[in-house]
Amino acid sequence: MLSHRLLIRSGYISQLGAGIFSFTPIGWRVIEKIKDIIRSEMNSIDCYEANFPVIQPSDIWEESGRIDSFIPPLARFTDRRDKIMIIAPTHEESVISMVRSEVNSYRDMPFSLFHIQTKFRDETRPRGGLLRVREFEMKDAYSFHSNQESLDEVYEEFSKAYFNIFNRCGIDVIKVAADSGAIGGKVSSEFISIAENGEDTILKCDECLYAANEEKAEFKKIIKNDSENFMEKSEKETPNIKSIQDLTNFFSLDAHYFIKTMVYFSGKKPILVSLAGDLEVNETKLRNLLGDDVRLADNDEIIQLGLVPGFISPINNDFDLIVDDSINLKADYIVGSNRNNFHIEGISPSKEFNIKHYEDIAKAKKGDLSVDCDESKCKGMNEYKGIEVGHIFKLGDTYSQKMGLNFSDTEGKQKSVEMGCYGIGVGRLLAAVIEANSSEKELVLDKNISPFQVYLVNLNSDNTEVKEVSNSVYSDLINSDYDVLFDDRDEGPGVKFSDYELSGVPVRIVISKRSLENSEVEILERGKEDFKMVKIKDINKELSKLI
RNA sequence: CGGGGAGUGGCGCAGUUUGGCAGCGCGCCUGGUUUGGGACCAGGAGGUCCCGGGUUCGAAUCCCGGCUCCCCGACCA
Repeated sequence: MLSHRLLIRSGYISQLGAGIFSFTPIGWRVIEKIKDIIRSEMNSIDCYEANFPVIQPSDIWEESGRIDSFIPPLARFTDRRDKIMIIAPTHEESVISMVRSEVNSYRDMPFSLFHIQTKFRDETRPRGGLLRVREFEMKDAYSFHSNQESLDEVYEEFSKAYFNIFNRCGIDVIKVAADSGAIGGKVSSEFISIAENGEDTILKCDECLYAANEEKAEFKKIIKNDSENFMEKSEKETPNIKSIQDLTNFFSLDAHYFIKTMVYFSGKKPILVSLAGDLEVNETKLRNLLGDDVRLADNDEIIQLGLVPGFISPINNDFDLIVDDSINLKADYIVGSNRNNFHIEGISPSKEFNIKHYEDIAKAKKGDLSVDCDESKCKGMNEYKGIEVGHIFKLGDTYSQKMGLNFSDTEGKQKSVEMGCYGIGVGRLLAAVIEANSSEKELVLDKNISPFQVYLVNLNSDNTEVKEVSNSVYSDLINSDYDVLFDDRDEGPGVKFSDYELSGVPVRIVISKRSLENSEVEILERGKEDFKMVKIKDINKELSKLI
């Protein structure tokens, strides 16, 4: 991963363990600048900074019900009194615990709080340097409301502030509809920086601007017409024809005329999942329906359940059956027979299926029309890879109900507080910025977050004049309140220039014997091919144009 | 959790097959020469060979057990 290599080579970070990194002084300066930008944008929407503990008593996690259900499992230890302590992966519980004794009336709201705090999530596999780590700093904000409309309004304010934050850090992001995962809640949006090697896949219609994480994306399905009830129910021999691809060739019919049936386990319970033959299962949607402990059965398990891989049938068995809404219950389909080398045609789900859930559990893909698409204008969604740099949620009253965060409304009735929560991974944001703008040779940071404003280099550093002039230029710059990194090492130009390139600093000033022949220095703006010769007395004037 | 790989001066690695003085490159220290794109000469320092146990006259090397890290997958704000 480019950002990982650059962060190590530039000496910004150092690894201590799997997914656990230290920041060096230069790396930390960048982190602090990013946090300052976040703070200023939070302040501008009247979100106040607070602080919540990293180590928390387990009681509040029992109240919220997440003590055993959070994924990845909570990191915990026992203190000297044998009390279970949690190393917090997120802070809804602690915020609510503080706020619930203060909030009594609708008049107390809305308000919002944020903090920038270390969190620990014991991820199964950390990867990509700062992109997926176990210990990380996150800015998280929480908003509190007496009604849904207020939450909607503030959610939009945060959304705007988020665009400002990412733009000020030097990246473009797109906002996409997202699955809310372990945090929960009804509505959530992710902010994605498009990047080739990003972990998230998003689908976006470039015409109507619908955009969603693949996990969440909803799309228009090709649904078989009722009137195509042309099939008599009968078994057909389909020798060694197992895949939908083979079936479409064998029958000369489109894939959506077939029903594909998959076997999953929800915990230890087997579940059949049926969907139109042209679609794949979206396991996130399935998990939201059945709970977190869902996985695809393997071949041996399928056989042990008495099912025949390649010919699994949604009928004639007692398993729970989930049917995707791509299937028209009144139409006729070709399905597996659960007998080797046979399929059955003319099966009408409304008559034959014993359906437990009928919902959208299919995965959208490139080219599908989104639910918002206008068929006459839109050409189907494009697929992009990206890095999730922020995620905001409308939590509603899920947590406030569980933890008793109530208030009296205008009529004096007790109600649960409506909440929103809003996260940004600080280190991940830095990695995303680097991924977006840098190259193998050069670490590029926007001047708003660069560790210094100026990289001052002297060449021929044993030359008295060079030494004196560069020292005095350095003091002048410092006195003019510039952040300056002064590279006065006794090294050759090659070493100093390549270290500059890795430093992320946007402006380079070179002072050498040669440049001093005309009482000048070189000023190079990162990204420009050529430097500019500037009289010593004009350095400040020139810098003010660049910084 | 499944599959694969690795652990030897600060960093990167060789040595392990076939047991026999602990090596190389970079970096570091001293002195000197160099100085507009990662310089050179000379001298020098620095190691519980991941940990524990076993075999052996002798283990970085063989055997058993454990730990850690990396990559792919599964999973995941």
